[in-house]
Amino acid sequence: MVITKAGRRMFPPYKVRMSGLDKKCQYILLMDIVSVDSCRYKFHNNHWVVAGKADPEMPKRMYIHPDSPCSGERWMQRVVSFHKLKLTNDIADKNGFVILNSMHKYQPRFHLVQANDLSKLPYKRFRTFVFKETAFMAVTAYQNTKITQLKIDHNPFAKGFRVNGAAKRDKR
Amino acid sequence: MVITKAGRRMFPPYKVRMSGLDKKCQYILLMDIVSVDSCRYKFHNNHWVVAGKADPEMPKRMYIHPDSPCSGERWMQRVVSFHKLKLTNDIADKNGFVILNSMHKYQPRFHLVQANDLSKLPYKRFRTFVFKETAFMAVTAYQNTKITQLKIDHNPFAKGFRVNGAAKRDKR
DNA sequence: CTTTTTTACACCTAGGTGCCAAAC
DNA sequence: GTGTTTGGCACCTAGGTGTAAAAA
Repeated sequence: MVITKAGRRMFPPYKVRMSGLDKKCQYILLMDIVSVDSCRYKFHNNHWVVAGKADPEMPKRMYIHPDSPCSGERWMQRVVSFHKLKLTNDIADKNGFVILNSMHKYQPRFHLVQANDLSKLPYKRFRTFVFKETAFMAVTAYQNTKITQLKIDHNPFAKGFRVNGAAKRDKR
Repeated sequence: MVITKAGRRMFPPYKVRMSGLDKKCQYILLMDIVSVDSCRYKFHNNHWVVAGKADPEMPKRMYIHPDSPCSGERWMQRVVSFHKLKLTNDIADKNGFVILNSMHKYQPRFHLVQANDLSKLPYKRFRTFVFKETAFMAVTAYQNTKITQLKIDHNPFAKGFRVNGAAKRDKR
């Protein structure tokens, strides 16, 4: 994923579908992004290879899904998307974006908490879900051209860079 | 204000600045819009004149400010705007917009409630504020050309209709 | 030197305006 | 006829893309 000072979204967005919630209870959904290992990487010969020890980490910020809190019934009615979460490499960020180190490997984590309001969060039990396939490398500029092309082909905001059939495919 | 099936915002937006809240308490801000009288109007000879009894009313919908709930400290830090509230004349509206009758006179009301979450709203005391100067006529098309010009001159989304100095004035 | 980051930019999506002709 | 409402539209604001050159 690209990280910038101004903040960038993740693409494709992280989405969850939930079942088994108590319809009448209120839930808060959260996401944080943690390091996968303590390595710094570089992209060499078309592969990511370890390039030393990890840079110092910022304290991790929790992203609260903006629809929180909401009833179990409503959460289960639809696919919930975390597309508004933004990533930055600005360690002095004042926007509440998630701060990451470039050239490091990260794992998003999804948290489900039963709570009526945010003030009660600290006392509640977190149910945490990790999907390994959502791990990614943070970069300030794309290293792998295949990744670039995937984004261009599928992110509607990058449609201006399409040259072939991909535009037509997404249009329908 | 213009009302459409698809929903229109109010312009200029309704804004409030608050003081005297308990910094540590949570508050929910709401707005509803009630009839000023039981008359239907028409615009005749450049004036609004009564043109019969009011049309039947829909049950009034409460608009909850999207930042709710939020601490008194945060509410007082900034001017709070209700610009996202939308008006419609569609009595079958499914978007939760405020439903009004065209050619009727309305009064927005601002409500302040101390509550940690929405589920507790029904049991709480509402502090209601009415500013008479915010009353307005609902229309599907502007009747008074002076109102049209005021909107064009000051609403940034209508900049395309400006022909004179108003554009320059707003630009700075 | 090399590698990584920053910045301005053209090009999009998404959605808020009043206008105007047509419909009711 | 008249008065009011609807729907498509051009023109905006606001903001999400990768690019390419410059900066670090």
